[in-house]
Amino acid sequence: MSGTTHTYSMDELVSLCKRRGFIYPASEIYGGINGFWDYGPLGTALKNNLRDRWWRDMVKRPPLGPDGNEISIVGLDSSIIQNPRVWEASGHVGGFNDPMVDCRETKSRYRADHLACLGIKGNASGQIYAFVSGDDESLASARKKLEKYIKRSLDDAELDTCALTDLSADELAVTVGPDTKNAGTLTEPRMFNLMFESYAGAIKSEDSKVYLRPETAQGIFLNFGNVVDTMRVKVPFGIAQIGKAFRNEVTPRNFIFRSREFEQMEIEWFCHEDEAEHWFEFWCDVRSKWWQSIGLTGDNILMRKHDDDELAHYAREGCGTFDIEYRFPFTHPGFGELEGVAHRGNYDLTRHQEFSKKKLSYFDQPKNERYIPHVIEPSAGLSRGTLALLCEAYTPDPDRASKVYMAFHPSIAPIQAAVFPLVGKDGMPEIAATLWAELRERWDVVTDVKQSIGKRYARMDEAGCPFCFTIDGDTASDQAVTVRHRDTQAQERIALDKVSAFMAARVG
RNA sequence: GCGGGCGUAGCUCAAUGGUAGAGCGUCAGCCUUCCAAGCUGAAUGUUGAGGGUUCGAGUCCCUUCGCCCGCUCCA
Repeated sequence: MSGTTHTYSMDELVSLCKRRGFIYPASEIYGGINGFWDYGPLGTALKNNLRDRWWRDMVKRPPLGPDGNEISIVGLDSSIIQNPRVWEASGHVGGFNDPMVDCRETKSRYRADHLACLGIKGNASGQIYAFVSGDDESLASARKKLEKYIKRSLDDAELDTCALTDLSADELAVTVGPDTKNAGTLTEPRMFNLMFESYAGAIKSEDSKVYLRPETAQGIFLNFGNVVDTMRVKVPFGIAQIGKAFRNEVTPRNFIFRSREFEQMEIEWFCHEDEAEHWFEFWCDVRSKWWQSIGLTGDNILMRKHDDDELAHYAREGCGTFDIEYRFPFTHPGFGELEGVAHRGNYDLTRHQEFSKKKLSYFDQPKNERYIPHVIEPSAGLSRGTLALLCEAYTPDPDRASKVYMAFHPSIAPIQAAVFPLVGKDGMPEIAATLWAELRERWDVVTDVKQSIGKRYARMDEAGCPFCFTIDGDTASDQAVTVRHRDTQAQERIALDKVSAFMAARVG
């Protein structure tokens, strides 16, 4: 499937995920719950392999920097629930606790209760002009547009104002936004509170309200000072974290692609402002190659820089944002985001310094300079990565018994090898048990003596197990086994005592 | 959030308003020397859930939950 267009529907993949224990709907026996999914045994193994690979390659054995030496990255595991003021500083509360109105044309967003409307008394059919209440300039602009529309000047007594939230849908359709000349560009007021709320403690009140984190990044910024003080790190360095995040998405959709509970793998790379661009390029390159190293190599993966008009609030200046995207069956022929590498400037640390009144600057001894570091953030979706691996692996093959196999890269396959006695007698199960015990010390290996060999191979195809080692009647005498390759169904014979070496060479 | 479609066994699907089934899978036994083989048998359903119409509802109506598609949205 690698490098080709997907030729299957998402339904088929979802069906296999259920059938073979990769992913189940959450709370299924109660009818499910929108936006939540459970990982079955094989899905958990796959996700854990992806997670562990990331942690190994980014934290335990980080990449080599431009100077040829390993860069410095430390791990962190911060709490899902933090002091609510964290989310005020980060900008997540504010835009999200109040009904908001978007302008489709200018992409501006306004608090609905901050907008008022200007019209002519007794004239319901004309256009209505929105302005920011309390802002004289905005009001003057609205009045000017209104006068231009009716082609005459107006007395104050003719004017009628009301709150935007009092408008009907029909009225909103003829309303001109504060920063535009065309009517009907404003959306209806909507709650954008994408954060899940809960209450810490027994008393359920405003004072005890807390939020589940909508991103893991803030936990890293909160601990920047602690890490600098305790870990003898020097800028540039990174802090990495893997964990769950929660967003109360309006429309969860596309299997686990947009769910309300998901996992992220994030690095916040702290560096001097002057070196930010250089490190941005470095991380774009490192992260692109990493996804390729786990099997996402073909036309289905895309690396691209964001257009300026789609940048997040924290990334409008600087190097911009680089996306690593995957062509999922449901986005085809388009792409969906797997990871974003963003230059966040020093927005977050600066904001937390302001809000917390705690110094979050860094003193650079060699430069003899105190500054708030800039941040390059490679933020990857673990759930989305798992989905991309599933999509990439799914390979229909009408010529084989299972009709489909999962072509996982051997290093991240949930089952990396199977050991089968050809039949359950003549000493074959005993040899299989010995080989299985040897291999499972290092790899994820299963063994199975039941039913026909074909049926067992077929099961392994759907589970995505790359290698099956079969003990037959000759093994006892020639000390050799048959290796059956998942992708080609080809077989070869290798020495029993070379199986571990075979696995080490291909799986790692 | 809006509009449309769908929901029957683990999966894929049947069943004029009239006794809920098949294939595959799963499991057990026998057999079996390289690709879901063969034989025998078994388990599994409040037909997503809850109401209503009817002598009788998987089927018709209402509500709700979930999934898919198209808009909208995705800081």
